[in-house]
Amino acid sequence: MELSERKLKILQAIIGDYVRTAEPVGSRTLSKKPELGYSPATIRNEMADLEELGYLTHPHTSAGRVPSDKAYRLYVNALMEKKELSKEEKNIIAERLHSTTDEFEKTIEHAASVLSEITNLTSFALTPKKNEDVLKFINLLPVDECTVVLMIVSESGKVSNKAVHMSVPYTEENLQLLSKTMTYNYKGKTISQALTNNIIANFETDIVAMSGLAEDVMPNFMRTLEDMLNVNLYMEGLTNIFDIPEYSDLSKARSFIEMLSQKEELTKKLIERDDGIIVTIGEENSDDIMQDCSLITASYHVDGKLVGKIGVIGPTRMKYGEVTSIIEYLTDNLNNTFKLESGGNKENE
Amino acid sequence: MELSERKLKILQAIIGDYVRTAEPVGSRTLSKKPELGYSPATIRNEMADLEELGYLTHPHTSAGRVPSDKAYRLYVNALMEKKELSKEEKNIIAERLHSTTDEFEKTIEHAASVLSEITNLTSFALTPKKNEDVLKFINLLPVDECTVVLMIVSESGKVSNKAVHMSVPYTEENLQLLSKTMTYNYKGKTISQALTNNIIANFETDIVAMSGLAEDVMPNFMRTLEDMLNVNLYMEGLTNIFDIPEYSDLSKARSFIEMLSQKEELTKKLIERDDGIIVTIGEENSDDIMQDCSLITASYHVDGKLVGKIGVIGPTRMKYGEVTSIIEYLTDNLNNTFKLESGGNKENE
DNA sequence: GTTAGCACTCTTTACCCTCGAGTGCTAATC
DNA sequence: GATTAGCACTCGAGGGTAAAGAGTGCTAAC
Repeated sequence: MELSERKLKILQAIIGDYVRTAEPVGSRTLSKKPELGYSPATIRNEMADLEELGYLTHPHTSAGRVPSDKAYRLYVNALMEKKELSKEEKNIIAERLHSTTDEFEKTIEHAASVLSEITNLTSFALTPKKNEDVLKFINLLPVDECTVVLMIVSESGKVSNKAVHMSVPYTEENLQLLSKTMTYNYKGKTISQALTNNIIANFETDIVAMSGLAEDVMPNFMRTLEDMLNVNLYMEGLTNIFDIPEYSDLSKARSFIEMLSQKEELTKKLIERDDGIIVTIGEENSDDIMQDCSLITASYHVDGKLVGKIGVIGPTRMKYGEVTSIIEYLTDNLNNTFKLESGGNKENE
Repeated sequence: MELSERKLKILQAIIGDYVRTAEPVGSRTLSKKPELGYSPATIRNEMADLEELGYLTHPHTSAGRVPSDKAYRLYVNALMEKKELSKEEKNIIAERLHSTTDEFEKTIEHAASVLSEITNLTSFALTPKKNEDVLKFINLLPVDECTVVLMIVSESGKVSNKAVHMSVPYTEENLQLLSKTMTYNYKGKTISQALTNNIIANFETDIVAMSGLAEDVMPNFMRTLEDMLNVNLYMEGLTNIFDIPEYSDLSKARSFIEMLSQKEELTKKLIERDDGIIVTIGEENSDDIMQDCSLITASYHVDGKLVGKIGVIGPTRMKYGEVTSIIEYLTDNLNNTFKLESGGNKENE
């Protein structure tokens, strides 16, 4: 069912109010708004419809309405207005990004920090692998009865080794077969491509026959890739969460912080996200503990090549329009910075 | 005034009880203990004395007594009994440290994580600079009217540059003088030595004459040293704080986490601490926001040379005996690990 | 189709009361 | 003289009740 013009207007007003106040919004409050010249009763009727359609919920009988994830999704897709940043905001961003010396990592760190300050949310940034290295071949070498060495070689000549303890016996034949299959599947892929789940899925169907072997090897393979990728995760404004009424409950704040403390998992989740500005709202997030968070990420580029990620995480009740505008401006700015600065001297080991 | 045997016994009992329960402990509770065969009234008299002497406090009139920082200090110095670790605990530690591949950084990370798990506190670990590099000379080169380049050269041949914007005009003469003074002061010092405050203090008195210059240069110098030092700070069990009754107050938990989020400052604080097992209790911590935390740190060694730090932070009400024993065992274990493993293959860029 | 009116629901807040734990002091006891 | 029993007093935690306030849903009127 298409929503009528009036329903959309009411929904938009509810979202706007709720995002601002964090209080369920009632019919009386809405009818007072000049752009909504209806009586509370009319609005109540519409709200009841919207609730039936799944756009609103009701904390309890005598409370106002609260937008659902579905409502936020509609809002982000269609209703939301992007906010033009004020001159001061633009200045703050530009200044903070360029005040720094020309160290790449520091610039990213500052970007995350300015992002969290302006949005009052928790921000993070993922630095890119400096050169997106491509896998060349994968080898498994027998060491003793229950140990093999996993060797990964990249086009750029980087070699990584890892000893793997096998829980099942193996034959050299099997080992070679697995090496070949892995090489066949991963050769030519970049490390970050190899790290995204979908490739693994395809791959695992290929080698059902020797899955016992693969189960020992694959986790180690993935971990070694992570080490090779060597991205850094910066996080800023972690304690902003305490200013958000939804998290005034200790146990909620706790699980939020607990989630963000798991850096490896978070990193993987961020790497897997598509490029461009991506908004995932509440239950759209695959992760259980993110069910009442929204995540907005964007990718930024260095030398035109695609790579790093930056974004914020906060309650589903967030200023989507404002935050996406800020992130857009910020990533544009980052992209320009890393384009002009032709060969910035990064510190080297 | 020396405390009588009996006062010490009572104080010890109060600390023991309070550490366990987090509740102010009253005279009746104490008199029930078999080792304290006195009536509540007697104990009350002793407690009043101990309060007058500053070892106990009183949340309110009708509450039991709570040990003060001074009491904890006495306890740590004299009363506390080190706890022999159980076999299981030893096993857990050993297993977790050695289960890992032989990557150095991972081992440290695991050490921090096992420490936080066993103590139920927040733990951290500082990895050492791989080789303790010694400063060779410092140079300041004029670039334009308001910019100079700071150059730091170490014995091992590492060179770091940093552009510094000057807020006051300078002459080449002054610049050379400053370079020489800095070189004179820092030559032969290790980077971590140079980073400790006391050296800076000495130094700044030397060059009062051109302090305008130094004020621009020094912060950049310190920051560059930090980059050169390149230690990593690992932190684990941040959310353990939520299990501690003292921090069931949101604003307290917040400031605790806020403090630990400032990684640079924390790192500097840890570097500055003396070696060996160091306990600082509550107000003994210089930092305002640490006034009701205790910090226990220990240093561990690689190849016999001194270097990294590991420790825990928690409320002043902590099991000092147990925690110090655990940290002691853990660092012993680390020291042995890094001694035996003659030339462990660390991942190289 | 819209609105006014009204009964009803539910949460929040304040307030009061009681209970229990613990103290400090004084007087009696060992 | 040190120790203990007794007692009045204080303070906080917990529970229950009542009133206030916000908002709904439904019905009937416009």
